Amino acid sequence: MFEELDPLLHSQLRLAIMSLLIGVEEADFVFLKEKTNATAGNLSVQIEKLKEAEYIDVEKTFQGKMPRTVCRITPKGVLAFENYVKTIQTYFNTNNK
Amino acid sequence: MFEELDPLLHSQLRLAIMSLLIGVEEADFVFLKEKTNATAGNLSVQIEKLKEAEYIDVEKTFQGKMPRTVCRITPKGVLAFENYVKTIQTYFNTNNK
DNA sequence: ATATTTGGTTTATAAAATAAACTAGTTTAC
DNA sequence: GTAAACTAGTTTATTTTATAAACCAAATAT
Repeated sequence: MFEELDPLLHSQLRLAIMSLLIGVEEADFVFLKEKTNATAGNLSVQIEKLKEAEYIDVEKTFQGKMPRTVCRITPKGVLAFENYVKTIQTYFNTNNK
Repeated sequence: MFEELDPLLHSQLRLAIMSLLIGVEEADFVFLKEKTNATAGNLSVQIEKLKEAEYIDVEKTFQGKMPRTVCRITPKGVLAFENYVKTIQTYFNTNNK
């Protein structure tokens, strides 16, 4: 009746990250940090988890002399996100059968 | 941009409990346990948390000689649930401003 | 009578989120 | 040119949360 909610997405920060990434080509660490209001440490950890799960790709480059971490959602990540949304919606239908 | 998700509701089991309670007059421990597939211990703990937050009322009675724990959602609980749903939905709109 | 089941609670353990501390390098101000 | 402050992160430690395992008291079945 209550299908399991993907624990990787059932986290406020990771959900926010995915929510942002699904709407754009790519986004860097600084952008994600600003938009989510997360601390750098927390963001770093959660990005790593999403990467391990292959929900996102992470590319470390240099912007001039400064390091730059760019993230992109993967097809697998899109699927997982869509499935999470679908699943949690079933929790919201009061008369769930 | 990403409003905080009520941590009390951002838990799979507590969300399931609330989802069930919002649709009925009342529900007892056994019913909730069956519907959610939770272990008794976990259910006991999560019911206690929802009760402390006054999201639900808990009434311990006896059904003949057996104990019976009946739960009901409170108005405060209904509001919190509705707000949680509204809030997480904003995460799902990719182009959230 | 003792074994099992019911309806739980309490306590212990594992996992997760978060914060604090640290690294490595850059820019700015003197 | 060097000290101070800032950028872009990572690593480690701490706190919180979720979950599981163990337990309890009473009821029922054997």
